[in-house]
Amino acid sequence: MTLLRMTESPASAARTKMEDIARLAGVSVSTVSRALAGSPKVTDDTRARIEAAVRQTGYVVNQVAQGLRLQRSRQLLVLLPTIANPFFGGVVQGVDEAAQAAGYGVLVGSTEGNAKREAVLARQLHTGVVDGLILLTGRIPATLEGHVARGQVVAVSETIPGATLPTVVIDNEAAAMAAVSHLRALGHVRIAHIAGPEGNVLTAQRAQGWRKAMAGETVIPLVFGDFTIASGLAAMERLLAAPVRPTAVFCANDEMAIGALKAARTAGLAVPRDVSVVGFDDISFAAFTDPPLTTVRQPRREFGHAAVAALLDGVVPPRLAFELILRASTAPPLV
Amino acid sequence: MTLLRMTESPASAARTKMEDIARLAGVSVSTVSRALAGSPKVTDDTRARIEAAVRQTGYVVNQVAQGLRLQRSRQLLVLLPTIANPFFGGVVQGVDEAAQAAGYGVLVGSTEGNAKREAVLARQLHTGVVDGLILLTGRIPATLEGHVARGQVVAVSETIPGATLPTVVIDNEAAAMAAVSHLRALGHVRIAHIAGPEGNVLTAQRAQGWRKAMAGETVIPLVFGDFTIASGLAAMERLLAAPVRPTAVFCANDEMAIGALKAARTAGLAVPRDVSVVGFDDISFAAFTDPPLTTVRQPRREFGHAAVAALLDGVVPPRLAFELILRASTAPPLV
DNA sequence: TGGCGACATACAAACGATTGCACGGCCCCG
DNA sequence: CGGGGCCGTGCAATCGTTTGTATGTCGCCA
Repeated sequence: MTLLRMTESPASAARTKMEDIARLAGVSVSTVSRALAGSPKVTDDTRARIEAAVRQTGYVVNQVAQGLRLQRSRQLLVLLPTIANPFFGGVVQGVDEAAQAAGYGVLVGSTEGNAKREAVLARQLHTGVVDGLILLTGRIPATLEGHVARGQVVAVSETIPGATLPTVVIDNEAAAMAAVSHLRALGHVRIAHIAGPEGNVLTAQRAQGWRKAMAGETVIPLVFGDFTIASGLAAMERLLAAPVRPTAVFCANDEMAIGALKAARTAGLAVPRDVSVVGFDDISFAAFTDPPLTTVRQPRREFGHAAVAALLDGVVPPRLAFELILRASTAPPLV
Repeated sequence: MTLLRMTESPASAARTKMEDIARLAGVSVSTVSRALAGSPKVTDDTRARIEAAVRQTGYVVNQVAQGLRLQRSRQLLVLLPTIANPFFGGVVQGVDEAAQAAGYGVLVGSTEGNAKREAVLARQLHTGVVDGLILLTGRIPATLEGHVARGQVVAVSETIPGATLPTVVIDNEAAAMAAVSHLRALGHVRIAHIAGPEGNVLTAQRAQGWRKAMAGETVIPLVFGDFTIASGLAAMERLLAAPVRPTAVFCANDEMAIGALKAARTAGLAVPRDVSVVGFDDISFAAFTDPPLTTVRQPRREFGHAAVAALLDGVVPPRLAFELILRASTAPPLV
């Protein structure tokens, strides 16, 4: 991948530039620039000639040159652990919508949990390629302080410990409490928790909500997963292998819950008769599992919208509302 | 969203530029540029001083200025119908990997099936923001001819009718035939097909494969979906409402298959006992449905890799291999 | 010792836009 | 009829790089 065919190609067929428009309209480039920018100093007549030339040639301004001059690229970068996850996909969709509306483009970088790749990608901010950074990673590269101060960075879905920057989140602890309280209200007492990876802030917050909601009960030790289906399956197997089984399981995301459903099925247990399962996120697949998954909905589109608003308009993001979605994967325990 | 807070901020804190490095190292900017580019004309001594200055300041080149000068942005744009679909997510992941390796960034544009947005996004090619375009949309904006000729556009997953450009695909017809042949080998005769949206090339190719594999049998009319879970569910309901029911259903993607599973369940049918279901794509969720889904795997990561190779190295993409994944959603029909 | 080549570095133009300032023409008023 | 504004436009500098060409320095050999 060292030699680039595209660069070998015969000096890219000259794109039309402002100069061409100027010549066609019989004016100078400055006038063209002003006309295109909608300056009131341009005569209607002149403007008409310029617009005609633009239409005729299909001219569009060179954003790179414009970016250099204006020190602004009109691009936003979304950094996420992995794009192959419907939850992140939804957030990106929201970002995309809001960005488009504001005339911004969206770059996506998948870090695959690799801090080095994170740093490399974040560097795009330095290099002038992007104006703003949206972090879904729960971490922040060290080199970003200055940009944070300038309001060019916002965290989404996960708060970043130790960093003080605009953050778009729900109250994860409260959401977890709501989920677990629902199980307790159904009569469950032995409620296990399949958590995210250790050391993660989301993991801690949701586990904390679970613990709080379990107040007054002896809690089963939580088991860690890593937000993948496979890890949820493995975690559930461990839980079911214990001498005394939980009657309900609260999972820190839907994919792990889907894994848990599978493990229960494999163990010959019926959900929710033998064990109730609750997820988190309400990804699109959650409504179509067997049984359909009770889960906590995070407003992922709105996450994206709020993130863009924070970056572009400086509105400090309110804490967004979650919603407990009751489906058929939860029921009272067998007596 | 009209006024941008970021632009209001006090003239962005001066980023270090090449000039600063030059001053620190006591040389001219041209020497710095050459040193950074690895030119052999720079003394080891000079190079060392420059590198020290770079390390000291944390300097990184301004890619916008560089892009303007070199007429190359080192960015690729992926255009897809919707990012909230694990299949596309996988392809993007592959693109991302290969692009990163080649020092390229990846932009993602979600068109939501909107041709106008498609055109707007594709315009990024004109504006110099991106060097290449990866189309997952099955369509190509009209304004792109020149770029296609220059090898700056590649289609992935779907061939684009009427356009002659590098295309990364599997043999969809053959893949569909493989899936349906599997069902026939199990003894199925009434095999229905839940297709993609009408007018789509993929839809046509997979439907054609189904028809060919059904040669010699009277075929049940296909029903159209739109690649969403909900549409698969609705389509399956229609199929099950018919006077004579199919014993097997081949779905044009996994999400529709998941919808079909749900519909079967709701109708009180057991899969695969009463009806077999086959999907297409092998998204991660397919292995965890109940029952696990028999499906055709498309190598989505490799799709991404091949697309990047086609753009950057001009390698003409070979037709990639698919694989029939046998799981538990298919079985012989009841006799 | 003088001249030539080789080699390292500096100068300046270019990439395509934006924008402060200068300029020229016109109108209006005294 | 002359001068002062005002208004539309053009000139030229600028954004941060890259790169062809000029320049300077040094060593070497005759």
